[in-house]
Amino acid sequence: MFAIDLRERTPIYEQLYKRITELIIKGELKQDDKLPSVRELAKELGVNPNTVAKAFQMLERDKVIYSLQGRGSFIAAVQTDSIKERTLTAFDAAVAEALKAGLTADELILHIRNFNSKGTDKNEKEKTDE
Amino acid sequence: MFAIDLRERTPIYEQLYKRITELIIKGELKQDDKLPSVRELAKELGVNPNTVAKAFQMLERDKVIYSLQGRGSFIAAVQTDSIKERTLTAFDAAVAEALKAGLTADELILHIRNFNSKGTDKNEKEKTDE
DNA sequence: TAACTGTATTAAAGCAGGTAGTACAGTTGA
DNA sequence: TCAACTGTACTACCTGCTTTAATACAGTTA
Repeated sequence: MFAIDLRERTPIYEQLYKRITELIIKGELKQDDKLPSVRELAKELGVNPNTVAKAFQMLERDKVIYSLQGRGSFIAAVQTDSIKERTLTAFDAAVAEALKAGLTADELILHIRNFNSKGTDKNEKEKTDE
Repeated sequence: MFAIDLRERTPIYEQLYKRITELIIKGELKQDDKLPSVRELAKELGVNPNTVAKAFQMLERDKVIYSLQGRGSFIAAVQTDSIKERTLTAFDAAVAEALKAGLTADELILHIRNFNSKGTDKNEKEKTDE
């Protein structure tokens, strides 16, 4: 469920951060659901507990989860909008880069439309096999 | 003209790579134009010659420039398409991220349209003051 | 030939990501 | 009460990447 890719160049804690927000958006994690403990999840992923703790602390800073010492970490009041907003900020940067590289807004839009037709199937499948 | 931001978290050689492709796309650098020498540009930017050389070597690897030992580095046959293609690959990743985070293609497209109306003026101004 | 060019090499410093181990404080349930 | 869990904090260390530094070598140019 929380699977990440250790061969990726992006930091593990960032992948975990994104993965958990994804699960919330998809509805697989709901408000007040309990997350695995730092140590348990670290063992499951084969990474260091500190790395998981770092992801959890970032998620708590952004009010995506709340952590209670001695009890565990839980999904906060689901704020889909703020998650989307943060994502959109990252997306903005990518758009800016593309425009500077000479691509037009129309080219980007066309690309998104093509992308969408390819990506939908994969999203559907992902719901079952994890 | 080749200004970069030393406070950025992205590597200097990457910034320089992008900057030069930008200048080509904008038409400010044309085929067979001579680039500043590695040492000269390094002095201008206040960075190490090795860092500039690294950027130049990446640009040569991607056929954006060609370098002649003893002579200098020059803009290659301008292949706007391949530059755009590389940029589009990076853009794809950003789109995939956004879709996974629950944003819809329509939301992204709407965002690009708004973004465009904001960004155009800045692009126009940039041509003169560097 | 002097002064420029790109290129290559080695060494060192700085930083971020990740691991490892330990410790402390709060909670839970037997 | 107490063992076993929880999050949190801290130090130390390793690794890889980025950058700097100092040379050195080979080709070009005036």
